[in-house]
Amino acid sequence: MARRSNNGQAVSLERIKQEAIRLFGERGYPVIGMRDLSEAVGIRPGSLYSHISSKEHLLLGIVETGITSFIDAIRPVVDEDLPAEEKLREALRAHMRVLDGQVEQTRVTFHQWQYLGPVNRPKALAVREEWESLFTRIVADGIASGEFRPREHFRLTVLMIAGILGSATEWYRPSGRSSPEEIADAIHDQIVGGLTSG
Amino acid sequence: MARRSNNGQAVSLERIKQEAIRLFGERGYPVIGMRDLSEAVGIRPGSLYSHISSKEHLLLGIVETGITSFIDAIRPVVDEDLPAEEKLREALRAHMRVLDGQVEQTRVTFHQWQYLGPVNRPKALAVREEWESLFTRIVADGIASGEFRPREHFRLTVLMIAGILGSATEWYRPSGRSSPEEIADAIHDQIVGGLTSG
DNA sequence: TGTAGCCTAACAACTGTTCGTTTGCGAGCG
DNA sequence: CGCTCGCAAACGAACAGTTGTTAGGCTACA
Repeated sequence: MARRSNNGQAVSLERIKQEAIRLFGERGYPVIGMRDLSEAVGIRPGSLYSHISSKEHLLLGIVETGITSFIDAIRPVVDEDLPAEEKLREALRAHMRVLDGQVEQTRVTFHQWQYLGPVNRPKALAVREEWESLFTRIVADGIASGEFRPREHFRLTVLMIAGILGSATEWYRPSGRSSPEEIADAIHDQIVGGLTSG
Repeated sequence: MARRSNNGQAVSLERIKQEAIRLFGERGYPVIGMRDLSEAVGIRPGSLYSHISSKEHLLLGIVETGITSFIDAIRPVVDEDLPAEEKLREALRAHMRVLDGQVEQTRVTFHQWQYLGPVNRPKALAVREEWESLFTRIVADGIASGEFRPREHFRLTVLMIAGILGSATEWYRPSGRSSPEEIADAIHDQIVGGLTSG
């Protein structure tokens, strides 16, 4: 079925995605050439196009599945019947657990979608907004039920949460001394301390 | 002294920096070519090199002066003799005021330094760490004096503040309905609510 | 007249992608 | 069991365009 590349390792689309994630994450999408990618995979530049349709579409795939994995992990928590504070804690834990499993992909997901062209950028933005809306719902529901202190523009709170999680992509290290849950709880502590009415 | 370009406007290094900030901020440093920049300025590509030494050095200049303007605005506040809470509020206000005056430059400053080569990146990182250290001092002093509740790893708090301010670069609009001070106070409210011991 | 600042032209290297060809594995048949 | 055939996946080579940068000459102002 599949011909062998130099090192004897089989080359699949998944393998290409892995290397692309690593390279895009480390140095940035625009500065990585198809020759860099092909070299990392172990085939010639043109051979990549047996697996992908274009460089940009490769990025789109990485970004879309990247955010989707966060949404899939967080949405069940939002739909659960829990006090808002617990809901936020569990959502943050879910986020940090996914991040723990794919830091590099998340780096691409959160920071490189801007290099998508005018056709694909809206697609990525739509999924990103879906992710953000999960936190909007948690905060809005918490305020509506009186569990969270009302705020003038609570959208700002959501932006701050998203900002913290986005930046966590840059400083979180999976092998660090703190577990995903510890970090999540520390963030929760910080955010909720400023939210709770009691 | 200076020959006139097409539109009769004099071309200066400052003018080039302005256009570079706009373009780098809107589309990203690596995807902006010197021909894009020269077109925006109104001269031929090669003529840019009468004013700059290289594309990368141009970026370095933008990044360095960009962060420095934040440091210059915040440091006096840190050195003042104020309660930690007030100090943090004023530091955040100072930050947001500078951001208000240079959103695009800050976007380049906070997000594009990664495209500097191995020679110049450390320089930019050093200045960035100096900026972050200002907030570290505020938080650390506040904890030491008992004004802020002690935390297991307070470095995380600083990272969250930096993360919020970094993300503000993306959503803050100078012409928006909220003033820099209002936004700063909202951030302060959120952060301190989780910090204060009383 | 000197010189700062612009011009045109070109450089070598690199960009993403396409082309026709070759390779080698797995399935099907005798 | 061995042989042939189809086809996915690789190859080498080339494409047209773009990259940052340099060189040498012209021009207008001090």
